[in-house]
Amino acid sequence: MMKRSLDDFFKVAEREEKKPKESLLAEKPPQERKSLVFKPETPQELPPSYFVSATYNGKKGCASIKLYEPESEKIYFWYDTTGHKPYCFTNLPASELERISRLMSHPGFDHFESLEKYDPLLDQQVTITKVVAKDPLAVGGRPSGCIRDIIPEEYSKLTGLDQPAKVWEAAIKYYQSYIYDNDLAPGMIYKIEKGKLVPVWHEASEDTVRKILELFRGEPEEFMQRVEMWARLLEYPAPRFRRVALDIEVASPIPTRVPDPREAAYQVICATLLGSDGKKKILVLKREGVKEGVENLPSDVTVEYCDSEEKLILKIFEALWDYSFVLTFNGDDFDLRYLYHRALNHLGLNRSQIPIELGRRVCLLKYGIHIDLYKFFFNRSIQIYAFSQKYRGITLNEVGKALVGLEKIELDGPLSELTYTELARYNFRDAEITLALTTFDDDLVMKLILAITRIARMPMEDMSRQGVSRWIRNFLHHEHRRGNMLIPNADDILALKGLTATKAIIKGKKYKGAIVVEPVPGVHFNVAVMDFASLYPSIIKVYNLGYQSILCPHDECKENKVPETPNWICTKKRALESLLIGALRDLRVKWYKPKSKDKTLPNDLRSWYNVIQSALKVILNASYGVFGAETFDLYCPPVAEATAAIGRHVITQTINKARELGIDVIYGDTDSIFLRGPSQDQIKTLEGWSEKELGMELDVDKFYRYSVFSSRKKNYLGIFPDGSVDVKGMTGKKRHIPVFIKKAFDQMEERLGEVKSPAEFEEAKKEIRKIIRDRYLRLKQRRWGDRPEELAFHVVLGKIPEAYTKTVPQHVRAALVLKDMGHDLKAGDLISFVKVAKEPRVKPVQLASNSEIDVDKYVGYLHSTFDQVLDALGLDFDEIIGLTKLERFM
DNA sequence: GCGGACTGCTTACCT
DNA sequence: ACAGGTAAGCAGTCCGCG
Repeated sequence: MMKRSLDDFFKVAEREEKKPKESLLAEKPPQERKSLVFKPETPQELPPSYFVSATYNGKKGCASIKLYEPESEKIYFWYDTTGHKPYCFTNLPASELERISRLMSHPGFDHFESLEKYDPLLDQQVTITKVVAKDPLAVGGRPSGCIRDIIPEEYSKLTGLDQPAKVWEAAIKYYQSYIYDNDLAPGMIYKIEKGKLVPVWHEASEDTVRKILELFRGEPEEFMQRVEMWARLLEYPAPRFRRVALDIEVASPIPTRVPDPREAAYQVICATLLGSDGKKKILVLKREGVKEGVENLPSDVTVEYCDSEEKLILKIFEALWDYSFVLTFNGDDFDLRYLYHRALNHLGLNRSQIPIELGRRVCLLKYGIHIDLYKFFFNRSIQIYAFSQKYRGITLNEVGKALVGLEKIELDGPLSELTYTELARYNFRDAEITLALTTFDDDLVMKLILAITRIARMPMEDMSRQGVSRWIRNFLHHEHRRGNMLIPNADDILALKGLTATKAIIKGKKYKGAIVVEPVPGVHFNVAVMDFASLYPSIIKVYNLGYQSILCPHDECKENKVPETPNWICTKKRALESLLIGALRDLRVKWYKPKSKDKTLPNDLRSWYNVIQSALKVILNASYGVFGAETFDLYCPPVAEATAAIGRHVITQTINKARELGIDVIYGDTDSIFLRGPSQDQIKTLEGWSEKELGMELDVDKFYRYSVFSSRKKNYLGIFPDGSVDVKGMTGKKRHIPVFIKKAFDQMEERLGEVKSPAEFEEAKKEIRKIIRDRYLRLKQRRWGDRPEELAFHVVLGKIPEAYTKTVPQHVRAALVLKDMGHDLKAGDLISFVKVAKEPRVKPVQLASNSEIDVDKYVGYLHSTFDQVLDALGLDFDEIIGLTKLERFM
């Protein structure tokens, strides 16, 4: 279990006192030392405040909650007053459990309670025993001797039975259990009244919630309840977040290597604190031989020289004790970790003076909330669905460039040799980008974190660091507890529901996925693209999919088969996932998506609705995939398989229906169909049919003036009525392709955008020939610039170079050359290389010269890149460049 | 010893 | 630590070839 917050802090502080080693402070009188210990403010009364985080406090032995009060913009603490305790469940009755002496004598054991719960796998009430403990680590989390291990181990010894005792819900983090049991909603508003935590009612959002419920009239009661719950969570507005961005620089003797934060062997020489409140401070360590004076900084920036590193670090710590939210880019693994070890091991600071809570993989704060933006932007779902792949590599430079248009400052030499001006500017820019990443688009990122925090029922720190499967798991866990349902163990689900029945097309995959329709090659005018709004979530809703309902225990459901599989779906009881994912889907489609585009709404409300709809999009897009992911706690492959199978069924029927209506279907992929020149009538008929026969919303998503298809799947151009071009899957648009080739492709794209009718094609074709011929000639005549930069391929290293054991691809060969030169290469690094004539045929671009370039390789690439389009236009690459050859002779 | 057919690995992309 | 399907290029292997 993750080490967290105040709990550890106090334990550590106590240990510290017994150990006289820490020189500076150990000599001070005890009361003075005591005053250094952080005292959280725990008021008896607190105005409405945002619940931002929860943890277990070991010293007090209870849950502890951080509340952000938006007026003072400060964090306050609240400790549980309800006496809630950690626990797990077992199928053994108390009378049997009492026979287990190791359990009864366990220092963390408290007591038993017998109770009834609904077992969703058996679809019946069961009587189980709640084993209550004194602290969470007694239940589980230690390597040995936990209650959750003792019960099955000792019971089999006792009885000699093969069938061991069962234990449930023993791996849920205590503070999550606390949140679920008390129906708390992180990210929402609470106040403290006479020492009690009380949720705050918000009239304005209640009005809206009523309005939303109107939209769903006719849905079953249990569905309405979920809609109401989500709507209430999502309507509540966000506060301003008082925050500071922190970035530090360390004097490392080896410029290509990042210093080890655990050793923290070198001085911290610079730090920037950039606050949302206008604080702009650069702390610079005075060093011998560096000339003082900082120029060319904005006038509102304060530069403070520190004559010792300790003073500099204490200045940083002051801010960390002060700000409610602290932003870093990779602070978990570098900035905060480095500061912690540096302060402790090299500057002799006491742990109680350090505002950082060190975990194995994270660094949290004793006072505020640390958000590591590296972790947040690294999240694949966030990257793809919230920011539509605008950034590629997860570096501050790339994310900053893509989202806020700010780049890192390029350095001429090693950090330690810079002037104060250069160092300060460099460091300041990093902090600027970090802060800007949370302020752009009206605080979009902070609001997105808040919205997902609410849906996922987890602390902001956890939400921003963990993947979408954890978010989904947590809201499902919350629902189980609310409904007095036993949360099943992953192996029980798997044992009961089994693996999959279909065969995947791709080797190594678990089951068959979606259908891709063979495209009709050529140029097609007037193409309507229709798709199902959130196909998979709709299927999960409409077909009642979930681990409970697939292969349910009732005989009478066995006829309700999933197409192409032997599996059936329950007809008697609604699965939780179906309700929850269904409600989220409907809320997005029927309320948040339209509202996010509603120009009659005030800007701030519309922008909030836009945040909500993208938060929902991120979660919905993953909601089917998690069932097929082994790491998901409710992993249930037949559910994923059924979703895909029904998806194939739905799209196939729709295509059949379209053809029946006399519409040409020229392409389709998973949830979309491309229709050539359909009439309004035909579209309306198809939409109506889908609604009535499939219970699914099929809409026109986009319309192309014309589209260009080769025979390749997932590969086409669509020209919109305004002349802009949708390019899908084309090599000419892929990130790794040389700019030199991309430019020709862009020219062609632009020319195609000007074509309005079939008649205009001939002229365009002529010019496209010219574009290609031109590029070809420039290659052959070696005219591409002073340096081969534009010819570079850019390929990401999937793992460290040494890990390529099966084959050594070209980018890895190039990477190995760089490594020999002392470059530090990691997974995720982008390798830029060109193709050269001599073995090993590739060279890092920075080492290559024009004369070595293998021109014919590039002609080959030009060829294959354009073939994807030329096929459809009835053009031929060889003929295009062949003509040129003749012309050169004439 | 060499070239072509083949498989498998890898990356980038689509839904 | 969401899924499967597709395109493309290349590495490595096998096989035939007097």
